[in-house]
Amino acid sequence: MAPKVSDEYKTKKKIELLQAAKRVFITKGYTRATMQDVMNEAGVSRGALYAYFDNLEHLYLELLQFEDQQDVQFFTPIAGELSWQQVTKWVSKQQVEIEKIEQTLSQANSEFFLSLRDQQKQQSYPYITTRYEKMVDVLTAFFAHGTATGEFKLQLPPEAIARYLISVIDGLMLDTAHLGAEKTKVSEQMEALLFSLRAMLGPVQ
Amino acid sequence: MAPKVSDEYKTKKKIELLQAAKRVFITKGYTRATMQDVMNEAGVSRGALYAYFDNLEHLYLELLQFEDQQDVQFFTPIAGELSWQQVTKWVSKQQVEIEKIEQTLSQANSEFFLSLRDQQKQQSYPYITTRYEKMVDVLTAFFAHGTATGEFKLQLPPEAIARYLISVIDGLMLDTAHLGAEKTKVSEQMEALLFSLRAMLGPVQ
DNA sequence: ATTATAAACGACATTAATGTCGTTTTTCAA
DNA sequence: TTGAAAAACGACATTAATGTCGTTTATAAT
Repeated sequence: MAPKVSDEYKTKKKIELLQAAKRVFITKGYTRATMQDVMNEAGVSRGALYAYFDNLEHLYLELLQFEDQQDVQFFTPIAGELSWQQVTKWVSKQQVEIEKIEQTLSQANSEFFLSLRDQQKQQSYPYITTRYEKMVDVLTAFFAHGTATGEFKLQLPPEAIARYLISVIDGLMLDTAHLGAEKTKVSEQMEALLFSLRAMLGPVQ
Repeated sequence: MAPKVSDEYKTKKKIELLQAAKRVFITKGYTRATMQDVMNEAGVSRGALYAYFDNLEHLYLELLQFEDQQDVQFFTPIAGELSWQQVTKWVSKQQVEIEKIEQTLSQANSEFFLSLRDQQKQQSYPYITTRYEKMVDVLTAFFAHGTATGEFKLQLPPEAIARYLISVIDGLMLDTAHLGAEKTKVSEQMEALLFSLRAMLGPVQ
């Protein structure tokens, strides 16, 4: 079914495996998923899977990076849209994401991050840190931009707001993963988040 | 070393095992810890440990409940202290807790909760849900009380603020577990949290 | 002292996953 | 069309943890 093959073929195959893995991680989370599960889901042999990925940890890391890559929908200022509106929209998007948490990788992500508790591992995967800092930077820049255009009157340093925003979303994600979206009252909390952001950003309307 | 023994003895022993388990969970987290680890740490045989706990999940649940029990330091209005001051104090306490996350069970807690992803398990451990709801109730009551005494002018429903507060703390905990307290700038974020709370609670000073 | 009880012990069978490696199969290039 | 390269296969040895259970040992009551 496949030897001495183009790079293109290998890329295709890899993506195929990553997608199977994604399905596995969505249904089982990170901790309970195994290489065996991925083999079964992808309908591929042990040897084949190991030819592409050394172990589950590496596999997950690649999946994470692959998925992030797809999410090019980053926080870039959009011409002709008010910054505050953009914030609102983003918050709604997060809400949707959280509400269908069972169909996303969010939970597996948290499990994966938590599993890297050793400093050793943290350092061997700089991407993890980078990922967070990139998000901070993007949000910071966005808030700074909004200030420059006179749309925001920040009450706190922009990076503080950025980090805080990330924490709130992550926390709501975590709690919702435990307890379900009804118990944590996601939409109510999103209101509270918007209220906070309004106070911090001081949107001039 | 111990047969036909008083209830008191058994309680002591159990607590001893729980404390050994606690040390294990603090250093290894929940997912990577094993019954074997606990046996080693407690210096006790397989049979002994299993006589007290069926499996790691039950063991953790008991530990969780035991620890919560110790935490009687709950959010009860203190006479002669301003409510807003009490909020401030509590936030500081959380900050300390988060900053020394490597010496606490916080991370293991998150791992444990995430591991209960099945609805089945969620239901068989009602304590998990209760625990969250209890915290919500306590905070809600506190905010309501502060309103009654005229110290707060709430801008949002008290339960919304309560849940939101919990999310922020949990999120910061999670991110700090991944990245360390320096990277997430815990103290800066605590400032941001206090800012938000001030806006939501409208403390009359 | 003696003895019934049950706490603690630790060997064992079981299960499940891992990573490796020799073999088979397929493809591409000559 | 043939053969070298390597993709895919799957059996296997290894490792590690689990929960059980027959045995040993300490305790407390008589």
